[in-house]
Amino acid sequence: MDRFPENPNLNPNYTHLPEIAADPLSWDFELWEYLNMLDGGADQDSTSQQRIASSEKIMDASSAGSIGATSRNNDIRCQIIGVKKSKMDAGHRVAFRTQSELDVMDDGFKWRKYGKKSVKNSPNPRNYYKCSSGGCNVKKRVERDGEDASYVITTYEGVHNHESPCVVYYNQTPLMVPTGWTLQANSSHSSSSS
DNA sequence: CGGCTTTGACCTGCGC
DNA sequence: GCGCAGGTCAAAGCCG
Repeated sequence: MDRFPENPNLNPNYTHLPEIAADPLSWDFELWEYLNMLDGGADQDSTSQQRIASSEKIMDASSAGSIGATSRNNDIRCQIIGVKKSKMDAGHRVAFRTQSELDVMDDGFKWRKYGKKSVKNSPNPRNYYKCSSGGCNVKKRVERDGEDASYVITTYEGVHNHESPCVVYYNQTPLMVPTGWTLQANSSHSSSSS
C-alpha cells in the first residue's frame, strides 16, 4: 500500500521539510504556505497557483526552479514541484517528483485505482487513484517522468478528511517498512494504532 | 464472495 | 464547430 511520502514518519525516504506539519489533515495547506514562502510571496491567484494545470506545466515549474523544494536523503530524491489550489472543491493540488523504482509511493493511505491513461509526450501511462476511504474525495495521479524514467511524478489533489489508516511508526511496527527504506527516528509522535 | 485492477467507452474542456 | 487530449465511469475479470 501507499505510504504518505510527505510524512517522514511513514516514509523515511521522503525528503521531508521539517517546517511542514506531518498532520495528514493539514499537510497540503502547510506545503502551500511553505511554497509561497519559497516563491517570494508571489501572488497566489495569478502566479504560482497557475503553474500546475497540466503535466507540461509541472515540468516547467520543475525546470525553472521558481517554485519547489529539493533535497536529498539516502539517494532517494523527492522534489515538491508545485502546489496549486484545485478548481474543484477537493482542495489543493500538490505534485511530487520522486526518484524511485517503485511506481507508487506507499503513503499510508488506501488507494483504489480507477483509471489508466497514456498521455501525449510521455511513453509512460498515467495511473489514477482515489482514496478508498468512504467520503474522502482525495485523488492521486502517478506517472513516470517522461524525461527520466527513474523519477515518478505523483500528484495529490484534495485533502484527506480522515487519519491515515496505517499511521504507525517504525519503533512499533518495523515490518511495515518496505525493503530498501531507511528507518528514521520518530521523536514527536507516539503510535495512534496502539 | 468481496474488493481490487484492467480497460474500453464516454464525457468534458480547450485550442484552433 | 470540430478535433484532440485528459479525466472518469463502469463492466468484466482476477485474486485472496
